[in-house]
Amino acid sequence: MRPMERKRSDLIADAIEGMIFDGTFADGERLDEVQLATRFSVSRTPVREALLRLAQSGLVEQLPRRGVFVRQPGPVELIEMFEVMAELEAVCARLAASRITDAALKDLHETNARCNAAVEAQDADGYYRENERFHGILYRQSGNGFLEQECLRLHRRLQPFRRVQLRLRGRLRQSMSEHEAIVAALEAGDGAGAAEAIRAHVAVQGEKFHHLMASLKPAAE
Amino acid sequence: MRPMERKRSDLIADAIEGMIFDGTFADGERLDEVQLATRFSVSRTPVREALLRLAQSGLVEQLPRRGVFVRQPGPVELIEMFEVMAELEAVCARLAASRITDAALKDLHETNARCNAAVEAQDADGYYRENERFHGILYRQSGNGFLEQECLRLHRRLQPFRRVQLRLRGRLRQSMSEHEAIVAALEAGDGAGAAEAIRAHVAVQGEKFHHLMASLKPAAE
DNA sequence: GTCAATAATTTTGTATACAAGAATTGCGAT
DNA sequence: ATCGCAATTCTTGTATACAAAATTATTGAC
Repeated sequence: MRPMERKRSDLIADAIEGMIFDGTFADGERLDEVQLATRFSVSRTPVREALLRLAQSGLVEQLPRRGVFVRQPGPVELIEMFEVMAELEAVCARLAASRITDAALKDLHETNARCNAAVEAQDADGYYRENERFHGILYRQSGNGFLEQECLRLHRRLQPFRRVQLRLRGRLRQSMSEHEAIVAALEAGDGAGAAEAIRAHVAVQGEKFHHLMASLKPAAE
Repeated sequence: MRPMERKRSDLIADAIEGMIFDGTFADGERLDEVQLATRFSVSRTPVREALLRLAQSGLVEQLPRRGVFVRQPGPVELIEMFEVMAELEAVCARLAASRITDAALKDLHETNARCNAAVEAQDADGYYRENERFHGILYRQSGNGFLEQECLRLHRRLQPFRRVQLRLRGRLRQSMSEHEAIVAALEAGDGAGAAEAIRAHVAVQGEKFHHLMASLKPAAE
């Protein structure tokens, strides 16, 4: 479908993105073009294009004639993004309730089963993979390709913050039962119910809120 | 808030964007870098950055080593985008119902009045301006800055196709009454009602669908 | 005459060079 | 010694130069 990883600047963009996620570059830090260029053994040109892409996706901020700075979302923006994610997924669920195929329902069930097995086996990577798949199926089954893309975009953006959420004691098991509630509502064709179930599943509330805030403390030096 | 129009490449991006919207560049047409560079009396560099920005926002497609091509949304994608817009605005309305300020409600009323006046005066530009304002207030009153930005993004993207919608006989008057229904629901704190009202307002359905399709015919050579 | 292979040309992607604006440092004055 | 101003240095933004790849054109064979 998409023209696969194109040019060097795309690889660099992904690399820098990863470095921002894993904390190599702290919030507010200036990303020096020449420094990055030498680090990647390229000229400034592809680095600039990479930074431009990251600026577009909101990961860095470009001040005119000043440089680009890592822009980690603050607590407020993060809450806002999770709220939008919850609402977008709720829309997916509501639409999917009337559009979903039997094959997709079966797929959801199977994915949930594998996800459950991963939880029991303490297989964190497995859990992430199957969880991603679960949400991906939901986006797809909204029957709206544009919505699907938008959801994937925001999902990707929130990924580094989602990891934190799952550190919570017993959160995985609760998350699984929420998944099952969602599938049940979808199976019953209950759009409103599915929407509400996934909203509750994604929303940052209660204990999740405090943990999210705690995970941001180090950034607030 | 944001550092205002920064570099030449941004101006060029906006210019090309406008040219795509107003039909200077047809769907599928290749955008030649050197041609654009000479047209804007700059080098290829800022043109390339501009095209990169447009590619990120989905207005053009970049094939690797092949060039960038104008990518107008087809009928299906357009319907999908309008559906997402309707859902996003519905979310705004639902959230705004419990978060909106009295001042904003007053503002909505006044904006609607000016909008109505523009309709009576056959003032198309005035109508557009006040309509934009109406929706902008709604986005803002969702109380979610991130959601607001996302709505503005999609709204901008759909703008050229919205013009068509309003050509419909009596559509302006109907649109106004829909605005009033939305405000009434917000005033009553009826989130679900406001959401439903704006969904119906934005959604492409009935006659609107046919007109939208008709407006795309010329593109399908 | 048509098709294929190869050469020429065009065009994208990257590197380098240059110009203009911002930050910093050094100097002078109070 | 501190504050203000100016000159230098550094960085970004733009232009140009070069390299690799893709398209097109040309030539040759069947």
